[in-house]
Amino acid sequence: MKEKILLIDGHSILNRTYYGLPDLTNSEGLHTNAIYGFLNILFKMLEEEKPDYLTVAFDLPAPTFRHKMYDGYKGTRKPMPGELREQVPVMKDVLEAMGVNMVAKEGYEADDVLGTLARKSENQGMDVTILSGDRDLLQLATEHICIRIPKTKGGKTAIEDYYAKDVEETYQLTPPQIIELKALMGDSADNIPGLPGVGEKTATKLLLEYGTAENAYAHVEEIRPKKAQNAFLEHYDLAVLSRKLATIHTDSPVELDREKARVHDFYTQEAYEFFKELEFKNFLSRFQDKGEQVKAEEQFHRVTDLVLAEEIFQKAEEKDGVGLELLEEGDCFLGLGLSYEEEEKLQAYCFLPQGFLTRDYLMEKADRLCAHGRMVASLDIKAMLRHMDIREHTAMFDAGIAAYLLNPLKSQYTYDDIAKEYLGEILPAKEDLIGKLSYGKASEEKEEETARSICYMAYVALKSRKPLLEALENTGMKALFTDIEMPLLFTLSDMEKEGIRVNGEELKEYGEKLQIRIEELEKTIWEEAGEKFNINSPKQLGVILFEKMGLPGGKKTKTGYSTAADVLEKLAPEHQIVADILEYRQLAKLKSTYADGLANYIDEGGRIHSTFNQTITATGRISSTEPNLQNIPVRTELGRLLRKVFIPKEGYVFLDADYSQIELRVLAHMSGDEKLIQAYREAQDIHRITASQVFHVPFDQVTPLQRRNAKAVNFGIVYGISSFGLSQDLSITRKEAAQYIEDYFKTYPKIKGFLDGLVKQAKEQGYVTTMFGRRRPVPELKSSNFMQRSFGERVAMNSPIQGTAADIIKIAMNRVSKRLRDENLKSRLILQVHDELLIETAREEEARVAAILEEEMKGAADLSVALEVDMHTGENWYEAK
DNA sequence: TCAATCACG
DNA sequence: ACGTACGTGATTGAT
Repeated sequence: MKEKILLIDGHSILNRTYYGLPDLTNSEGLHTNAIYGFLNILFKMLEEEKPDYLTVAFDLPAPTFRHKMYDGYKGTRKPMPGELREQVPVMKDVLEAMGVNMVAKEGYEADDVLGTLARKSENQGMDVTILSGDRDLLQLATEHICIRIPKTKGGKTAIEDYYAKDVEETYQLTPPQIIELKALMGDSADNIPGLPGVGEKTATKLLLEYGTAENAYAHVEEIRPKKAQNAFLEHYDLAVLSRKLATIHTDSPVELDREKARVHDFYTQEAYEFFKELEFKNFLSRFQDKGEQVKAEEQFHRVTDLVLAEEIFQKAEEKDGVGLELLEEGDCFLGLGLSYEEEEKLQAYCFLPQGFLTRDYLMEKADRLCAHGRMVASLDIKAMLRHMDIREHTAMFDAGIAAYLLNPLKSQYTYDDIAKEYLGEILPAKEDLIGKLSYGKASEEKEEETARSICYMAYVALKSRKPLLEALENTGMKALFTDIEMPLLFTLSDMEKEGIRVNGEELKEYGEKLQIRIEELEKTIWEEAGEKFNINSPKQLGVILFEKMGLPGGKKTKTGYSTAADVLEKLAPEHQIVADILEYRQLAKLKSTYADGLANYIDEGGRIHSTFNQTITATGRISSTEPNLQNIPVRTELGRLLRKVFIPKEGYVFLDADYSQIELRVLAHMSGDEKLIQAYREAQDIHRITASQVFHVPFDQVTPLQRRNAKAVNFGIVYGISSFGLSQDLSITRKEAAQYIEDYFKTYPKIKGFLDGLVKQAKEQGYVTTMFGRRRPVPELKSSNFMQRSFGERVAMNSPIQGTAADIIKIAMNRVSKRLRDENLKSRLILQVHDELLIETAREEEARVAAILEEEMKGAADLSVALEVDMHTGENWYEAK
């Protein structure tokens, strides 16, 4: 059996994978996509080729003989983007840790090293495979030397193989003639000149005729086309030079160290540590007995037997604490994960409904486990509550919420993320186990992997509890977690389950009315434009408005013209079409997102159940999805009419209460500015009193414009003021805006100090906090980018204000919800819109609920400025607002 | 899957 | 000099 060697062109493969793969970074911000791709190909090649020897060749930064030969030579000195450059030394360290043989020779390129090792190995009777992204290496191909070139197409890597015969088939040239080809046509990447005006086509034609560049020159008189002949006559020296530069040296001073190059077990402990560091999770499964995931999985059990299940649940009920996960999709219950400590080890069990283990059986067991104040840890209790009804929640622990509080900037709080962050364990993620399948599909097609995934969830939920609680304690967020967020989860769950009643027929009629007008407008717009086009396409619209119709407007977005409302509004006087488009847009939005969109969510009971997300926003607000009920139109009358379709059930009315300028009041309190606090004590209309004080006019002589300006400044302050932003909003100059801000700060002297203090604090400790201890990290402040840093400053100013307001209304929600239940009232909290609560109120309870609502909202926080609440009742949401 | 747009606080 | 207001989610067209 012939021995086989695999030779890899290190830099070339890194280059390929860097440009071929999407950006990838680990938590420390180190770019890893090239390394990841390299290893992927390496592992694939090792499996495919099963070589006896392996060596990776790298270039060195030092100049090579080619540089000495020709000043302009680029070769190894091609500029490399920083994100790739930083990966090179790490790549070498990883290979070192794996025990992979690496070779580099000063004065030579990796190509020369590869060429030399390839020839020598071939002479010793080996089969040789060279892996490179560089076609120059094709000159080395023989019967025993195969050049393999990976090509990335749409995320998939196909590999092209070239033995000598394949080179001839593809290029009509022998491998040695590849050198001649380069001598004639040159190589712009390496800055090898070649012959001017001679490209691949001409060069190939000449080589087919004359064999070599030298022979062609010998017959220079016959050469056609004329252009090529002249190139030969005038620049043959360039071809000679290029030939030298293009020739890979196969006699460089390098030797193959067979012992070092011999293929062995590359999955070393050191490599494991590296992979963990780089967060290459799906490579970790290649390591046997070297990592936590193997350790963890030893205690994973898939349970299919009823007797065994009984035993396990029995044991679980004897425990003080368990981890519990329900796997669900939509309204369908798919499985149950359970974990608890047994014999000093964390055991995890997975139950999928089958045979005697019915859905009902498993759900009943889950219910029992959640009773009697047993500590139950889960990654997402609210999701679990969709299938259960639990009231005694004092002992429950939601790992997802804990992780969110500790870092609200993450996009997800999956078990593998939490394990990495708080347990220091790298575990295979859901995607690593079941790919892109949904759990619903996977529980049928990939039972084994689904079971593992469920076990991991239950395992992490329970095991991470201690470190998460400790972290919450250390960051001063324990009370926020225990007293606000954990109870809120139950409040939100109740709201989701209640839902809100919608008059489907009226909604349909509303949509139909819109449709009529939309079609009218569509016709008019097409007539005005002189052609049919898709008005919903900003791209097409831009072409019509700015090119065909010649309306003034420059480029504003990355992709072309901006057709956003603020741009069009300025253009409206130019042409009727602009106003029509604006109206069309408004109606189209109402139709698609609201009329049609909401109709899809009405259930059999005539109600819509939104999901309130507790772990999404950076500031502590909640968000609403599927559908979003926090952005139902209100600012325009036509949109506002939509609120008439939101109605209370029979015998009930809506009671709607919203905080009056809660963020400004929070600002007044947190800053401690006496003048602003005093202003709130004196007057109802804060924008008016601001105008009066800032512009030095008597309160009752404030003009509407002055009030409007003051209002904008108030908003600006809350958003993290900048003169530019304010000037945009008010359509005034930056200078004027800056003057307003200066006047404002002069009027309320402590505000500036407070805001500056927030930025300072954020810079020093990396985060800002709300009144209730909620944190928001502000990593942008460390950026070297001015824009990013400015953003960080605004965030540092805004988050404590927005976040504190969010804390306050959360407290109010919990209290209102609790009192409605405790006092055996039928009325229920059904919506929250950041500073507004909507209660579906039994008619006979109206006065009582109004009193509760007012009391709990006003009393949610003790500020130096009273919290004011505006309250309305109505037969629908339109009326109650 | 992303960018643009627009609905809300 | 840089080029912006803070926080969200859904729909659409284009890639």
